[in-house]
Amino acid sequence: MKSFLAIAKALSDETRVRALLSLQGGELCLCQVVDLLRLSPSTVSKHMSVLGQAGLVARRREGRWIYYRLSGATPAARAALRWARRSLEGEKAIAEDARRVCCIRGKDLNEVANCCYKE
Amino acid sequence: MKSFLAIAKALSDETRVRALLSLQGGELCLCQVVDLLRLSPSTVSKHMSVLGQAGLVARRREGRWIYYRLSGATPAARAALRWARRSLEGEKAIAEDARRVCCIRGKDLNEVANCCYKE
DNA sequence: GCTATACTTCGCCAAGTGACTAAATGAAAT
DNA sequence: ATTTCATTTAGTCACTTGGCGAAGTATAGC
Repeated sequence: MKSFLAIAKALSDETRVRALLSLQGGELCLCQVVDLLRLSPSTVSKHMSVLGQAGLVARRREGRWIYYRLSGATPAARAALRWARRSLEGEKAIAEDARRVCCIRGKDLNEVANCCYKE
Repeated sequence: MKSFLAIAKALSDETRVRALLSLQGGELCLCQVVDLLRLSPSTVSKHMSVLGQAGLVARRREGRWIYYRLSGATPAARAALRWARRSLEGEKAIAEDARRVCCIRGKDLNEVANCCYKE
């Protein structure tokens, strides 16, 4: 029950849902997610941690850079990911995010990070 | 997005998940759900309202009695119900609830209501 | 070792939420 | 119309949560 609730809670916040679905096109670095969501790095870090605890995303470190990707760590998490992606498929905000993620991916990572930490 | 979040939020509380899945064996009257959950009627009423708003349950009135049943009002709600039921299939608490619901169904409705409102 | 940088954790605040009691509402019985 | 009864709504309280800035941690470069 605890893991089910952790997944449901992870998916009950719009910011986190947007962060999660922004990974559909492939993994992103934290600073890229920060750029997308336009929130503080600490807030985004916390949200990604919640998604990770729920088994919805996985992360890897490359030096100072932390990358997150979609990941269904458990059957419940996999099913929840399917649910979310199908349910929000035509959602305008998600489509807009996807468009912006493409731009962000085209930017130099250092530039993105510089922007998000120095304001 | 709003309806997706409403469903996810509805499913992020253990009490509400138990209330929802208690309906798997067929509709229940509010007082029966109260008896199962051992919470105040007002609390249960509010929880059922949240589930209804999310499109996960439907209700009908029969005089003073209000009955709730599982209902997937939207594709997202139906998929979420499937997710919840599958994910929590072997869950001990849910199985225990199902056992108790059988007992509660065998009790006279007036007796159940009397019990839950007078004490 | 020191400095710079990306990220994480801590502490704070305001808003949100689950549980309760009391009051209000709707339906049934008299 | 009044009373009884099942449920709903309103208000309160303690706890939780999303967002922030500051401090802490981990990594890279010199």
